[in-house]
Amino acid sequence: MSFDLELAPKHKRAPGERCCEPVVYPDVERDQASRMAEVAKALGDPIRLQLVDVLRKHAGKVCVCELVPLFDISQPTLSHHLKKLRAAGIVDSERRGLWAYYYVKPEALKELSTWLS
Amino acid sequence: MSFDLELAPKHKRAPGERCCEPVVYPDVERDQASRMAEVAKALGDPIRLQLVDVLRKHAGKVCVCELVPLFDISQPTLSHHLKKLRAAGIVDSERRGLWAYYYVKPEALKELSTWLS
DNA sequence: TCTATGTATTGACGAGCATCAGTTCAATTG
DNA sequence: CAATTGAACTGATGCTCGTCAATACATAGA
Repeated sequence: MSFDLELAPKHKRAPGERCCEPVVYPDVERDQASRMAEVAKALGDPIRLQLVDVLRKHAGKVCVCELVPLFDISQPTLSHHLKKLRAAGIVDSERRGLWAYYYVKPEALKELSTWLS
Repeated sequence: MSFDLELAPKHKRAPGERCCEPVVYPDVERDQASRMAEVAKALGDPIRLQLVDVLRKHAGKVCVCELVPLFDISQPTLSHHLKKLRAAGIVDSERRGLWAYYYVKPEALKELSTWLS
């Protein structure tokens, strides 16, 4: 397949000359990139991504013990994944007695989503 | 802060009864989740995320040697990151003589972007 | 062909990750 | 209080990651 890719011609630099000077810079600042990368990293596991998918659509309806049988992992492992998602600021939880209800925080995915589109 | 979170009440199960049956399932299928997680994982590093940001906006304008000074990493490390992005199907490259031009593949981020929004 | 230069690969190292078995903690129920 | 149950924590293991120094490869220019 072919793309509309104009290649800027380069020429070999003269001996001793500095290597190509950067001509462009990222529009995304370092700390913004770090924030978005942190979210992306947390979503970079199939189980966590599906967890977010479930929690986004069924917030408040599922407790952890209902999530466990959806995946072929142990309960401590699931708990570990939920902890990672919470550390990335994607989900939060509310406890009611013995049960813990997780939900996706509003705005949590917004920055990354906006940048992606 | 408070959310509009309706909690489905749970009750302790009778002794010997099966633990909570799952009531919901992910809408995202396993292989779709794997594909998106792979893309998200590749974006889960600040340098790679900024690389994608630059390449998306300046495709064909930059060679690898111009990307190196943008980040505090060595040239082999940058090459390694570009390889990861290519393995995830996010970027591809074209070679012209000594220089390699990378670009973000169209549609590469679409699935994840759509799911996120 | 020989040298210089842009890019990719290799090998190695420390750090972090996903996972589980075992355990702990908290809260409900009898 | 004692037993039970949902959820989180601990420690350990094998794997992957990000990084660099060193090297290899490919091409341009003399």
